Order: sequence, then C-alpha cells, then structure tokens
Amino acid sequence: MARKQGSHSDITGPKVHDAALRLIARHGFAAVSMRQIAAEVGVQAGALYNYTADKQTLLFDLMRGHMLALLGAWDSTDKPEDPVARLEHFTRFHIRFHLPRADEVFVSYMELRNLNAANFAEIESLRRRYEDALEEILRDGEARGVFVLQDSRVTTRALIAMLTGIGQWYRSEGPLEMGRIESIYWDLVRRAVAI
Amino acid sequence: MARKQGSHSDITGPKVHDAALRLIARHGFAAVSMRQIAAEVGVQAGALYNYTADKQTLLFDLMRGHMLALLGAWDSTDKPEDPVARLEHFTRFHIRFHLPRADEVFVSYMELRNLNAANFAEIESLRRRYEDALEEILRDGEARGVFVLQDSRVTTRALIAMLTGIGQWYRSEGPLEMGRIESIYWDLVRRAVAI
DNA sequence: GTCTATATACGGATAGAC
DNA sequence: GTCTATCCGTATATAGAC
Repeated sequence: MARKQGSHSDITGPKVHDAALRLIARHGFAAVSMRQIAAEVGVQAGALYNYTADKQTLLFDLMRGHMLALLGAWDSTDKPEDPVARLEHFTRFHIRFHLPRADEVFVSYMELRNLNAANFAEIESLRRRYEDALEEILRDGEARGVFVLQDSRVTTRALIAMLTGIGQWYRSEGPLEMGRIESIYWDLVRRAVAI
Repeated sequence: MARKQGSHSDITGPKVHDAALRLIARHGFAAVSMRQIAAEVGVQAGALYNYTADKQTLLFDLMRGHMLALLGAWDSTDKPEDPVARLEHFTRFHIRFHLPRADEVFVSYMELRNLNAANFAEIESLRRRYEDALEEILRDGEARGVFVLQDSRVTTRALIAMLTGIGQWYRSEGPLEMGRIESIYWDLVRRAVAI
C-alpha cells in the first residue's frame, strides 16, 4: 500500500500511546514535544489531536491506564488464605507486574508533578487502593500474630518503595533472572515483618 | 537602599541556587525556564548567566553539590565498630540527612535523565560511592556472621530505595517525628538482614 | 483521519549600555 | 553585575483542504 494519507485510527491509536510512553519515560513529559511523538508515530503533529484532547490528557491516560491495569491484574489473582503466603503472593505479583513495565512505572511515579490537580487526585486515589491491598495483608497478619509491625501504613510504603525501586537498576539483559530477584526480595520482605 | 541595579554576587549566587532547586523540584527541570528562575530571584534572565554557564550546568551543580554534601557528611561521622551498630548508624544518618532535604533528594533522583552523558557519569559515580559505604557494612557483617544476605549489592539497593522512599510521603508537619521514623525504619532494616 | 499552514506564545542564550 | 533588547528556534493547538 504505502499510502501517505488515509484512515488508520485502529493502528495509530496504540502507536500514539506507545510512542508517548517511550519518549516520556526517556526524556520526561515537559521535554517531549507533540511533534516528537508524531514523528515517532509517523504522522504530523496535528493528527495526534484525533486521539487526545491535549498533551495533559495524553499523560493522564497513560498513567490511569497503568494503574487500572495494575489494580485489575491484582484483583484477578487467586489469593492464599495464610497471611505469610498472601504476602509472598503480593511480593511476587508486584515484581512480576512491574519489571516488564519499566516505562509505565517510571512515568507513573516521575510525572505526577505534571498532572493538573484533578488528574493528580484521581491517580493518587488509584495508587492508594493498591497500597491498601498490601496494608490489609499486613494488618491481617499482625492480627493473627504472624507479623510484627511498628506502623502498618509506614511499613506498607516502605515495602512498596523497596520493591518498586527494582526498576531503577534491573535490566532484563542483566545477570539476574526475574525468579532470582523475586526470591531475594521475598526474603527481605518476609524477614522484615514476619515473626 | 532599595537599589534596582548594582553588584550583588554574594547574595544573588545562593539565591539562584535556592530558587532553581525549589522550582525544579516542584515542576521539573524541563518545565522550568530561566526566566522563571530569574523572576524568583528578583533579576532579569540575562543576569543568571553571571552565575552559570547554561541551564544544564546549573542542574549539574545542584546535583553534584547535594552528592558531595552527602558524602562529606557521611565521611565525617564517627562509625561504630560493631556491624549492627554501624548499620543502625548508617540508617539513622541516611534518614536525618535526607529528610530535611526533600527538594535536593527529589531533584537528584528525578532529573538524572536531563543530565548530559558526562555529567550523568559523574553523578552516578558519586552515588555509587555512597552505595558502596552501605554495601561494605553489609558485607562486613556477613563475614562476621551477624548478617544474612542473599546478594549484597541487591540488598544495598533495596535498603537505600526503602529509606529514600520516605521523602515521597514524609511531611515535617505530619504526625510522625523524625526520631519515630528512624525507629520504624531501623526496625525494618535490622530485621531484614540481621541474624 | 491526515495533511499543510498558521496563530500565538515562550524557550535558551547573547550583545552592549550603564 | 544587572539591565534592556533581541536573535533564532520551538512549543501547543487550531483551521481548513483533501
């Protein structure tokens, strides 16, 4: 075909999403122009506005999409009954979900500053729901006497920061396989809170 | 006095540093203009170039200054002999140094993308020196049989990510005092690696 | 749905007067 | 050391043709 002009909404839509995600992860939201995203997609800048109202909405949709995918994936897992097993399940789920999504994670944590107030509030409430999932596991285990916590909210944030930090150095070409990473971090998490 | 024009290098220099740090922490490097920084300082944009060669160098100086202050502060502390006491010393030092410097920490971790290759390499080498300080404590404790580690490098990064993550939610007006935070995190660190 | 062209604003950096 | 003025490039977003 090699048409230079025509209708491609089903193809272009995902390409805009992917190009924006990759470029923003690499250079930052403010540093990436709509023209750059368009060039990566293979269209002119004006065409992007068929897929997003504006640049701010594009960022918001990327972040909301990531958080909804995370919550959806977590909700659809089978959770063990035992608190220790459930904490291991959460730890391994978190690593498996986040490691292959380095760009999404990076953007979702680094670009919160660039959301307007309403969009920020919505993303924060989604993040809060995810934190609550871990905190509930910790509190349940504490109530059943198998975890020791000084402060369930602080511990929740500490563990999530530790786990999410993997993305700052993990490279899939590196020497450590994902299963090995899971084991190392599960060991740290378990020792940090289990009796 | 109220002069509108004249020499103020000793005053303006630090003000440029402070204004740039605050604005970049709040909005991001790419989103902040030299004109905005100048307005915050109370001069015109052209005057900033008496204090920095360009915008890139301004960012680099902020980050290098932070890392050098961190390493200098660590080097000048008295380290206990005992590995467990040394790890507690590191943990509390890290929290006490980072918590009052939220803007510096935020910029130093979020704006690495915006450094050019040479500047990035220099900041990374400083960061690596700091990581090495913790890793040495962990390896020493492991050799003496008081710590259990699966991987000293990964554990180092995990603990630093956990500790540095405090800055993402800690607010000095909040309900938790710094000493309480230190205790909670020291408990997590100790349990994660100590026998 | 995509193109070209454009309105309008702002960016980093520099020159020369004071 | 700071100012004003400016060079030159790029930004987001829109209008109208195809």
